[in-house]
Amino acid sequence: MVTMAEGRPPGLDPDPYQQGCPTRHILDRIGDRWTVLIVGALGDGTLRFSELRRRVDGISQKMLTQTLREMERDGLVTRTVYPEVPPRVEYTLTDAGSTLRGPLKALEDWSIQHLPGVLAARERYADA
Amino acid sequence: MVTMAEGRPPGLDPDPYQQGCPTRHILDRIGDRWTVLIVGALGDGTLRFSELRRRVDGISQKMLTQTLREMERDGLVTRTVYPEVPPRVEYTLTDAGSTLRGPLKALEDWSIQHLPGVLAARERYADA
DNA sequence: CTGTATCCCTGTAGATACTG
DNA sequence: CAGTATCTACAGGGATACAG
Repeated sequence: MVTMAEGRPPGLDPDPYQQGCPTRHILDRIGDRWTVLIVGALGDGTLRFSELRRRVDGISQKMLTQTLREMERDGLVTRTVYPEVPPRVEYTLTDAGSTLRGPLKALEDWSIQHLPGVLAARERYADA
Repeated sequence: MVTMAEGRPPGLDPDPYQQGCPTRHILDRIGDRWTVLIVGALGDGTLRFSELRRRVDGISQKMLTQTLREMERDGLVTRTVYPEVPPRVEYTLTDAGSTLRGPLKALEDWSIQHLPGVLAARERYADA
């Protein structure tokens, strides 16, 4: 037997608790700050690049493009280019991408609802 | 009227879509790769440092310590030190931390269930 | 056992300038 | 309008060594 490959041997059940499991990368991507906001901004609708940029306040052009490309690559959004001048590009969540809306909205809601509690916890921690 | 402060003016409703809103930082933290796995590993139980380290395969001592500290600071976990020799330190989710279990488990499950679909999407993207 | 402290390298993200 | 291309700065995170 030759040298064992790094990480998880292939063919086993995916398990993000195991190093090298590809689900870890996916977890990284869907938990990403910009991905969470883009999924929430798109919702069940369609937005063009510039609209997304306005809704996700503070995102740079680079990060918006980059995140959308990765989401497209992973099958989370569809990208539709209208060959007009000036160009118009629209983004929509795929069916797979839509299944993320609930879970990610839950995170968003959590951060809003627990903001006071977290801030209070930090004060206590700082005092102690 | 003087120069406007950066980001969100205080006193408004928290909105992670607005730059500078503190909920963005919280969203970053709870979506963090290690936080997701630590919350899942703790579940409704208690684990000591070394046990956590084994369950979250591949996490470095530094990142485990650092992530646990931030979670403690934000009121997500309690840290209990038993003054024995050798020392024993146990971690448990707080009530607030427990409310994250559902949402984060949903992300974990999503990554497992959609792994084949994501990989397939990447192949299609590479071919095109 | 459970940390802390340090070095250092890589990736990430912002700013800026330019193009179809 | 919707990108691409570069440059740069900073933080994340691994490895290692040491301590209570």
